[in-house]
Amino acid sequence: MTKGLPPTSRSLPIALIRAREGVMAPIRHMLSETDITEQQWRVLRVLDDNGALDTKTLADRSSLLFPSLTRIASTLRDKGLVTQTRDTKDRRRQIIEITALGKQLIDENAEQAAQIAADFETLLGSQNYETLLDLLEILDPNKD
Amino acid sequence: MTKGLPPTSRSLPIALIRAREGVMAPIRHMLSETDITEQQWRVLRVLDDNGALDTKTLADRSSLLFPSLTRIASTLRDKGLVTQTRDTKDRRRQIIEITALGKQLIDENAEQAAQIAADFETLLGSQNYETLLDLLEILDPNKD
DNA sequence: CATTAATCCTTAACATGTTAATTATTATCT
DNA sequence: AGATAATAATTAACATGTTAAGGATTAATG
Repeated sequence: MTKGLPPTSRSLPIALIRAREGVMAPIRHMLSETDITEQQWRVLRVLDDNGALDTKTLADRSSLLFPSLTRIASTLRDKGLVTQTRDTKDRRRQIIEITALGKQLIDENAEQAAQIAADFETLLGSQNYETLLDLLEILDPNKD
Repeated sequence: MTKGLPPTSRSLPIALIRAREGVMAPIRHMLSETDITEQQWRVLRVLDDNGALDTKTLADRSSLLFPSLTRIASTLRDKGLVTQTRDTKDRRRQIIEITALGKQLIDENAEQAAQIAADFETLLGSQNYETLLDLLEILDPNKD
């Protein structure tokens, strides 16, 4: 390795991508029964956890860039899963809130989603699972 | 949490996405000086490591889906960074090889890429760095 | 108060991710 | 050999990732 680069098999970016593939596969399988994508599911999850949020906070917690969130929010609105309202005090701002229909979609899949998460915890072992989340958090550029 | 779902902050998929953001930021910064994207860089890296590869193997080692690789390969060919040749025995198959120009691009950025990787190893500590790669590999669906 | 700067969001443009359908070529089966 | 199945790659269609530019609104400054 005269160039000093690690083999791609031990490259951190590639390892992260591959791990994400493995983790997302069963989630995508679950969502294939619904009419929403993985990112749309993520946005609904965040809204369900946190209640109504302004777009900036929502983008941050969903780990989505603004342009992506703009499109996703309008898609979810068209599907009746969220509402978009302007902040009356600052009309630049927008508040997004999950609807009853959106909550219903979460509820219908919550059990299976929790099972998938539990399966990965079992796969790694509880200790390793927590260790992994801790290490990943160190790499997170937006940790508070 | 009546639904049994973990808070998004401790969600494995989201943690993986955020970690990847953090890891890719300096790499994207490096590549902004060049004319290629992160995925194109990854393909060149794999080709530089392994020599000429058939498309299936290349897609697998680059962690790219076939349709993405088709587009990326033709882009790289247009830039003169790879060559595409048909397998003479099985004309369905295609062989892709990095060119001298492609190798040159790798060389010009190898030092900085190695430094970025080294910085992350320092950030985590060597022990944690190896642990993280090991845990991520467990989640990889395509490990041999 | 008018101008400028800053902020929030959207749009644009292009590359990639993802699934499904299609084409070209080779293998299989009768 | 001729019909059929299987394989390799491409194309299509739509959603998202990413960077840059634009529009609307508010804040800051003179």
